[in-house]
Amino acid sequence: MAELKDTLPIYHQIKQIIREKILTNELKPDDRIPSEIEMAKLYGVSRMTVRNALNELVMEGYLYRVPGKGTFVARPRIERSFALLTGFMEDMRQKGLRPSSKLLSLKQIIPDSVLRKRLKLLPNEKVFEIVRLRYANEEPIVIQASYIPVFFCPGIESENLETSSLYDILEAKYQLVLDHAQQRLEATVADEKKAQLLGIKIGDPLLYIYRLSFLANGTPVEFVESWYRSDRYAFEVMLYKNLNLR
Amino acid sequence: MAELKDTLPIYHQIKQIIREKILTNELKPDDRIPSEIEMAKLYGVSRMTVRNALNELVMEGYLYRVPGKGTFVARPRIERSFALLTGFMEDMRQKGLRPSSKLLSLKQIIPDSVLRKRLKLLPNEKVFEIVRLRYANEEPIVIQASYIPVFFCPGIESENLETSSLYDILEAKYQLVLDHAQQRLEATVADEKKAQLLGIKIGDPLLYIYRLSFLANGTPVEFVESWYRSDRYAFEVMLYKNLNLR
DNA sequence: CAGTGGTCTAGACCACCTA
DNA sequence: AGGTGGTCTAGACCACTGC
Repeated sequence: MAELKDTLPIYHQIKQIIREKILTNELKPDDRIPSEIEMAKLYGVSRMTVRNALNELVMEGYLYRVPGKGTFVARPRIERSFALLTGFMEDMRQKGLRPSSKLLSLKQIIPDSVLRKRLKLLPNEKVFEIVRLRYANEEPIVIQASYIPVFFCPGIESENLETSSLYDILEAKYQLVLDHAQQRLEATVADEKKAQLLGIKIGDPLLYIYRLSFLANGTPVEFVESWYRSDRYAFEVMLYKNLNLR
Repeated sequence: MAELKDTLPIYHQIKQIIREKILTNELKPDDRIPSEIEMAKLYGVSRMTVRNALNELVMEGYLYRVPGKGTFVARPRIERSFALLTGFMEDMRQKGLRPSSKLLSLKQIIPDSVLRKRLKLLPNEKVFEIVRLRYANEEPIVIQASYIPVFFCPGIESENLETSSLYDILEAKYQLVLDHAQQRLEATVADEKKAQLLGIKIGDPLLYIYRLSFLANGTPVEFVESWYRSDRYAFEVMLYKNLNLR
């Protein structure tokens, strides 16, 4: 029977002992740990106390149980892939495609009340509207309309928005580093104009995605709407039941 | 003493009862629920059984405890910063809607090669096909087709898939706790059958979402396809440039 | 068959809170 | 002082696993 200090709850000490062995790799993924009854004897406690410790370790993603077999060390989940905040250029490169763009329009506009509210603008502040048709391997994939307050990026008209990533320009020229974004995905169908631009038929499905992007301090910087050809693009995301990152 | 059916574990039934009261707003945020001893008497079970139920509800964010005072209903999460792995029932609850379901079909089928590969099945293994029409506040929202290998959940035909969450059944009856899932989102349009079921017009846009869900050890358990009315549902996700959490 | 985790009992003592 | 949740005991029966 091992010795336990009496300062902390027993189940907590048992938790620590097991976690320590996992973190130091003394216990490796898919190793079976001693049964609950064995551990109860080992530490001189009741089985429920051991179970209490194991319950929490299972909850925290260190262990998993298989009824009738035993309790095992879970595989570390370092490779958690969340959807990351990237622009179209980076997005396509990661998929191994060649991105390119055609600038359809770039002008200053007076935002409507919805956009003004989203970007937290004063009544007289203008925004740039940047509309681009974007290609992957020379095939049109998405129509994108970006809206950025003029005071964030004065003179952006002189940048080449067909060859450069907008996010690269914001970062390099204006020191605006986007940190996070809230994004929504809906389905819609192509009208005549969008169908023509994307080379599809009217009524074909489009994945309509819009996002509001923020700086690290929570300042909204960019609102962007995208209409993706659904036959050439799908949005992928990993979902997790808990966010117990190890 | 209230009556409890003997099909599911007692603690799980208690869980459901309390959760139901929270869902229907019979119990409101910061309401105190009866003490553990009171509930043990009420249901004629031991205090540890009640505690087991409460533990899980605390873990799932429905309740919080204050030592010396009692157990209280938690406030709904203000904002889920990530998209979490949840079923339809939980998803709707978080949006403050009343979920319900209609079972359209439940049968064993021989999976095609694509599905067999996704679920890592042997050539002769069968899967359950569960097709449901699901409602929020009595309005049809989504058609869902779930595929689960038969050996994971034998006898699931006898479960009530209209009132119970599939994920709850997998967890309570089969000890299958889904841990993560890979999900894809596309846009499509409604055909005649889907339009009729969802009460929309042929050609209306649908958000087509499919996911493969895994246990913590990486075993694929469920493949599910969903066709959401795009006028009633949008998928939201937070994107981060880096994953420097904390 | 013995061993495992899943569930459950009927108690117990403690620290803490409220009155 | 009486009630609450936090911890713990020493048993029990079950379904399932592997041999």
